[in-house]
Amino acid sequence: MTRGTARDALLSAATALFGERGYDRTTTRDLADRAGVDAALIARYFGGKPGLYLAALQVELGDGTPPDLLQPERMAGLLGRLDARGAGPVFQSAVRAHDDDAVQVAAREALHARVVTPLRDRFARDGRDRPQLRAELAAAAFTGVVLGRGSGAFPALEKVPADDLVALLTDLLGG
Amino acid sequence: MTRGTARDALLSAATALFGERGYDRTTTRDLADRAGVDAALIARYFGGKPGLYLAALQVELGDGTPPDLLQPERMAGLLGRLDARGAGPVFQSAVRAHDDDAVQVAAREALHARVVTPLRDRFARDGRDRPQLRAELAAAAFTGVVLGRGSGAFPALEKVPADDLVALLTDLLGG
DNA sequence: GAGTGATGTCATCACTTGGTGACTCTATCG
DNA sequence: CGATAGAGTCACCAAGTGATGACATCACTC
Repeated sequence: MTRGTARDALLSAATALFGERGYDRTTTRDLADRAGVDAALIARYFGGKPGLYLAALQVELGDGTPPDLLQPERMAGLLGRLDARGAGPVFQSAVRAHDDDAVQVAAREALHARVVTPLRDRFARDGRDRPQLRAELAAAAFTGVVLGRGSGAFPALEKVPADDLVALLTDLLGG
Repeated sequence: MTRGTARDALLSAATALFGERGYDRTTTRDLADRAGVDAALIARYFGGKPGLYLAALQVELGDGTPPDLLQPERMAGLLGRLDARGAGPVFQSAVRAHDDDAVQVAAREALHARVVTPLRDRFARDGRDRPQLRAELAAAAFTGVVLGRGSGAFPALEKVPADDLVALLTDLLGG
């Protein structure tokens, strides 16, 4: 390992592994192995496993508020990333609490900022009733589909191409 | 603890705790404490933690094929039970793999038998295209909503009364 | 080239978890 | 009574996990 890159290697490994397996199922040793680095460096550089996750999340959130899910390009882009890299702690936080509180809170906030709030604003603009509830309902349903697509429990759902799924989901969530 | 009831106590504790926390997050010591029993008895009576889960699942599955989710009474009944007792490994299997393979397989099978297949049959009867895919999509979306309702990530979704939710979901999944 | 601080390595700790085997206790039967 | 089998208790193990602190090594400055 070249000198001084352990920090970056850990951040990359964190993005990849937390995305694939979620937070709880990723161990510090897994992260260190993937990064090609000693596990003790996680504590040194990030204070511990939660700190590493939070730092990796910050890296990923850079851009401002994204468009809402009902815009097909947004949905397609998101589905593509999720299929490629796994859903990760952000979506998993919608469905099950994480071991670490700070991680859980950060993941929830990211989910709201990037999925729920844009949807709520759209529903409100369109004059739908109970826009917050509808946005949360749509986000929860979307989460179920996204996670279900990677869980092995739904063969047909896993086989369907991403663009077919975009059409089905836009229809489902927009109605 | 009265003599000879440890087995039953463990089965009750298993139904309750696996329902509340899911399989992975329930430890054998939790189960034994809840049952008021020594943890070693799990191994003696059920061969181990997976065996206890499978036995508890058998107890719960007794009845035959239930009606499909789009029948409001079925949806209301299911939501009521899930709100009261937690979603449990069956729904969690839709969204994330369990540690134990046998548990994962059994939970998936229960999910298909009790949710996916009835929906698929209904969609097929109604002449919808791709009934299997639509059934899996609806089951995954429903799972997201059910788990999201208990995750703490969706305040509005958690506050909405069950009957309102039945209407919203029937509308969402039936369209 | 000696000192200094950042960087990386290693052995090890404390704790959790599922599991095992030897033991005790009790009830029943001869 | 005394033997036996079933039920329950207890101490312990092995693996895995996150974390820590002592030590080594390198880059850079004076």
